[in-house]
Amino acid sequence: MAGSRRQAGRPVTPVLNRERIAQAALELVSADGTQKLTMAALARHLGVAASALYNHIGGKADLTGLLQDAVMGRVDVSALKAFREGTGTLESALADWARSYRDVFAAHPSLIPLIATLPISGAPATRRMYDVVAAALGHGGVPAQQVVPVIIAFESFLFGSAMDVHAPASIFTSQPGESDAPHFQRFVESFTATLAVTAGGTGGDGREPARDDGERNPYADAPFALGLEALIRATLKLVP
Amino acid sequence: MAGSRRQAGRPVTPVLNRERIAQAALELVSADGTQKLTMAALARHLGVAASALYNHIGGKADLTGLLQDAVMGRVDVSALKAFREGTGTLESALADWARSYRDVFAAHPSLIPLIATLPISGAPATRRMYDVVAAALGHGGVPAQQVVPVIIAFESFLFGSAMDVHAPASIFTSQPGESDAPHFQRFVESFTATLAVTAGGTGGDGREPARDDGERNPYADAPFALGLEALIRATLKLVP
DNA sequence: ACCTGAACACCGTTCAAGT
DNA sequence: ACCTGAACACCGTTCAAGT
Repeated sequence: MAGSRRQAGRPVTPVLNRERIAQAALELVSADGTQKLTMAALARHLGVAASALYNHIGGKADLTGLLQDAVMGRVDVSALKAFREGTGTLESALADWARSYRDVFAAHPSLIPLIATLPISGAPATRRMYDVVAAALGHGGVPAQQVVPVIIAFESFLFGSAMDVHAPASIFTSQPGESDAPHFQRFVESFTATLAVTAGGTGGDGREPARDDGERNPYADAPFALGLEALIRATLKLVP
Repeated sequence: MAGSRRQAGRPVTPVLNRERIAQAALELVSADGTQKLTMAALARHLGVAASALYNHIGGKADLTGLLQDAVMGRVDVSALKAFREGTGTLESALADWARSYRDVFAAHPSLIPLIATLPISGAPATRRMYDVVAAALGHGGVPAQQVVPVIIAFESFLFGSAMDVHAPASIFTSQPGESDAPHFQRFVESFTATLAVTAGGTGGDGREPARDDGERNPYADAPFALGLEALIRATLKLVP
């Protein structure tokens, strides 16, 4: 019948594997955030006892590694590959890759603090991504000793920027009277005013309520564009 | 006697306050890392029952906010203040501030993932710091609407860079034969070779063992300098 | 080999009782 | 007001027992 429970003992055909576990973990974390990603909840989502997970993964640290790789694998490196094969410019290829990188993490914001605690490129899909980036930079004429520093500088910025996409907008919502940062407050108003005009957003009066966790932070796009252009320009300057 | 336990009931003079709690939490996290920062361990460090903490702080989220502020308050903004009062250049003031920011977080690496989950400037000391930065940028001639984007771009980069300082060096230690990222591996060798020459470090053979958590990552400095210069240059370009 | 279910040592938080 | 100590609903992980 429908509610039947699986009997104890080895099932005739395996119920779990690392891929199914990673997929379920990603669904869970996307829906409910990092805090709800517990071994018990994950097991329930898979219709299984929590202890069964340990037949396939080493523990929770192993699980986060799986997640890191699953997400990094979605970053679009096709423009960088194309550039290495002679199509397009390094400038636009870097821009495409960087935007994809940030978008991927922006789509899974709750994963960021989780991944932040991990080695930056411990997992295979992550290493593969960096290999493509490195090859493109080398092909573009960036001196060999500078390739890795460039990548790490981008990484730092992209990671921080991805965090920003879902940072609460409360920074922009303090009341003028109670502000302990008057200069900052004034510039925030100048900034949100431009957004209201150019994007037609809700940032006009600077008093919108705190956003849902699933919402995007409109204030993150301009800083991202600014920093990205700065890094790309500096990278191109390294080419002799 | 020495091992005497405090009797139940209100003590004649209070044992705890928010400052003492924050200080103890910082000590704990610096010594043992974020994972060991539990309410029980913190209480033990303070010689108190765990439940006593709740008379002074709202919960663990409140505690992390306290920590964020304690750390942010150590960032040196004196160069920015001086610039606003007519001494020095915006360029060098930004560089000094950025280096201090990164150094402060590099000194408390285990705090980074913890703070990464918090609103970027929820706490008063953090807001005060941003106010000084904003005032200096405005004084330096950065257009009003661009001040906040510049700050956020710096923030993203600095935060990511601080993470990098204590990232495990395992990224640089894979064996040539088993590498699944040959291009990247080659550029890593070019990079570490320059470090071995210029810094006389231990990066010569690219096979040093994983570092202690307390050690600094020598590979983080060049990327930081590169990204910082890129951002400063882009900021100065905004000045009409 | 791969699952269940009980058990273990934790965790953050609440609350009555004490002074 | 500010502490203790017991209690609660969790957590990740281990392991014998089942097939």
